[in-house]
Amino acid sequence: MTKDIPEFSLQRMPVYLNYLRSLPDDGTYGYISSGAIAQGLGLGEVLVRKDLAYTGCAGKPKVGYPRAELIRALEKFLCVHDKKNAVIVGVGGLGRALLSYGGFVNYGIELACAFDNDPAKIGTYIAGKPVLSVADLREGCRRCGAILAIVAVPAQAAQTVAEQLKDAGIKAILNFAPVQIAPGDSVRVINIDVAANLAILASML
Amino acid sequence: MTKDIPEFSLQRMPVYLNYLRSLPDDGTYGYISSGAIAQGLGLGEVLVRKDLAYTGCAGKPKVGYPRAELIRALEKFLCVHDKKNAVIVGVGGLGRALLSYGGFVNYGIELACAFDNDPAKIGTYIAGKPVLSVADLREGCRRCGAILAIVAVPAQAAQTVAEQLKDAGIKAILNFAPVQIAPGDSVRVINIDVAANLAILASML
DNA sequence: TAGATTGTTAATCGATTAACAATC
DNA sequence: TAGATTGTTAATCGATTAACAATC
Repeated sequence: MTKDIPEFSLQRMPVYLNYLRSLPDDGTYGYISSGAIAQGLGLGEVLVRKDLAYTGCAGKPKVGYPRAELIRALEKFLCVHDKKNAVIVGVGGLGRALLSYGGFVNYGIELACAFDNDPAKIGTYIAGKPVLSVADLREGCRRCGAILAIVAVPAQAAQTVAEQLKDAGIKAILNFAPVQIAPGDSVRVINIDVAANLAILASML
Repeated sequence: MTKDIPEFSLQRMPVYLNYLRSLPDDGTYGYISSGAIAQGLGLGEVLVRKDLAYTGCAGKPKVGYPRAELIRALEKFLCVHDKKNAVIVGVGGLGRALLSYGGFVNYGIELACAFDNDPAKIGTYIAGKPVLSVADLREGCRRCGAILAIVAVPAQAAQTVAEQLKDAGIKAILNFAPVQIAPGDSVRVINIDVAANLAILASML
């Protein structure tokens, strides 16, 4: 599956998919050229063609890429039609917001349940998703067959949670805690530190 | 100020700062070596030394870098002591969560106020911050002297909001809407698409 | 001194861009 | 056909790593 594509190309795949899906469906964009995509996204057009080549969808000289087919190819590439379950640990403000966010379904991902260690939250439902005790993390992940997890706990709890998620069979973690977590080589991690990103922007000015 | 540092080195600066601040303050880490930092963060040690060189803080052969001094140098580099105001547009779940999040202060950033176009929200306070009408965006940004903004509105509203922020004098935007926004060259943008990041993780498996 | 660690210069690696042939 | 666009190969660019001299 999805192999030996450069890291950075992979990261752009959802961007292409999003962009193509957002175009008006009135026939204007039956075909779209790499140049048009590049302009819409602020990328180089050769880069776009190279990236799209990884999807296996061939463009036609003179007209460009068949949009519907390209969308399907990107969806296939990103395995959007394989339903994947994710769990979220930490039901603070951010955890709550993500539970209510509808965007995951665009990639075939469903947030199946949440975990917290606040007795006042355990047993409740948020956006229709049950909040379970962190003590039941292993069992909860197993039951819904989750392979993805979002960590939205305070920094000091993140490392422990990451290890528990690993034990629970989670294969990839999106970490919002502002610490590097190291659950080991068998688990992929992407860190998103919102405050740090704002600080980076500030110091670029 | 902050000049000609490689993009990727800049992105790691907050990571170093975070890490150094998180170490126990019991004297164990009066000095810390690049090797130790590299290990703690999963980076190469030469890379760490190169990055830290941009802060101007010199390490001592045989002992490493003076931690307190290094923290100060990183803080200076990131202008943490220059107070910077930010605004947030869109008070949905994510906007709310970010308003309540205390992490920005670590980088000298304060979320001064929020904007929304829901009359039920306008005039209320969240985490002590006033929610204003998007119609007052220009005036609100001016009054608090904000140069940073967070966009947490639905995708279809993001481009318009970005342009309004530009008109209001905002210089950098952290965009959570899953669209590329293009307010023009005078405004820096970092995009964070949470669902896309989870999709990327999923397809790496 | 000997050893550990820094800081720098050169080499490597990967990603982007440029040039251009192929194609409809 | 002529022209626009794709797809590929070579060149460039930037970031990381390796090698090693300098230093305390």
